[in-house]
Amino acid sequence: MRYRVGLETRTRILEATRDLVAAQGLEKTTIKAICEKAGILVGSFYNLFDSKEEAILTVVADAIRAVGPDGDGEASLHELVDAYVDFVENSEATARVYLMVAVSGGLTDDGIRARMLRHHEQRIELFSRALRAARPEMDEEEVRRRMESLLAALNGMAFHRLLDPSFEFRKYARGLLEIGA
Amino acid sequence: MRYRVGLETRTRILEATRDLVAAQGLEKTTIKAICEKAGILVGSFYNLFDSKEEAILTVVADAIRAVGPDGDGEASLHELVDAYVDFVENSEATARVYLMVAVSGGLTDDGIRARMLRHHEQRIELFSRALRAARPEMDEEEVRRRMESLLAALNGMAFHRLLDPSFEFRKYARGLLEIGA
DNA sequence: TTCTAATTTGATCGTGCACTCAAAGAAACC
DNA sequence: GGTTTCTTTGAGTGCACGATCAAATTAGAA
Repeated sequence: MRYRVGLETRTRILEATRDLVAAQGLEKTTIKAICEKAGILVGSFYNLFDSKEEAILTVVADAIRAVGPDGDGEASLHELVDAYVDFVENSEATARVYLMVAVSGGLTDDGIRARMLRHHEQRIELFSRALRAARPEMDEEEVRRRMESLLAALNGMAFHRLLDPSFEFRKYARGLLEIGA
Repeated sequence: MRYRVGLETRTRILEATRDLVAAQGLEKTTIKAICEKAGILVGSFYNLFDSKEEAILTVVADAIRAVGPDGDGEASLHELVDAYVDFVENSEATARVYLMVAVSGGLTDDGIRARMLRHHEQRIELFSRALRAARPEMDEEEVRRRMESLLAALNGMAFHRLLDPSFEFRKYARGLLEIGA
């Protein structure tokens, strides 16, 4: 990286990278394509990023952050579920990136796998807090079991929604709450 | 492809391809690595496959087939769930390949996406038949809704199991049956 | 053993990729 | 206008990959 500014260009590069990764996957996304989409030439890319990997990792880190948990610990289960649905519906490109990294990265790279498991654990914790608040009498083991199931189901549904835009993710997600909690 | 035999070599190539894809992903799997693992040289590979793509597609098709549905329509819900858990536990490499293709392929390639949706639909149908048999009084909409939820949750759990070998997939999968059906 | 067809070998090729860098061009300040 | 600092340009490099093929080797039938 030769210079440290050019912030607007940097943003365009990251947006282009995110959209291309969402559409084509991590490996098929080339520097040339990123630059074309961002309206710059190769050299400019390397003024702002040391490597293709750095740009992609930035996008990926943003995606993981976007999934949460951002909860202050006060949100209800219903709100948490709705927030996840909102995220998938409104930030589709980012959600796609997250899912691809979670699966392809998680299954093939030990570092990413560890990170994904940690992230997952935090979400379980956040959801469990919400359920405990609503049902203080419930057994602790039972709380965790239900939230692990709920999150697995939500993730499975999110994936299905990204494959099939006609899938009514919100309806099914809310249905999960009625049955399981 | 110049010749049609060499069956044992072909099998070794496909096994090597499957294991490498399961460990490294679709794109990072190179012809060189496949050949090394299979104990052959590049030329032999091209005597039996027209391209790298053909070998990978063969492995992928096998993986999709291995997930099912193979049901004769008579299996109970419990048996179907157990069979899926068995598949993930006992054919881990194949399960990994399936999951990677479903996600990375499904999200980036229209052909694969259509195929995945068709495959998913067949599984929903198979599971729904089992639930209808056990609970004939249940509303048809309700049956489908529950089986879509169940399969989403199973897929999410299968993924988690592949990330984290200590995750007790079978226990959680059976727990789903108690709650949802 | 001889002959033929099946199979393997490995050097070689072309392509597309990530990445470099010297030079040109803008912007900001005096 | 002059000077410096920031930013873009795009031809160029090297490398790894998928793929090719003529020649060597092996297997089996006659």
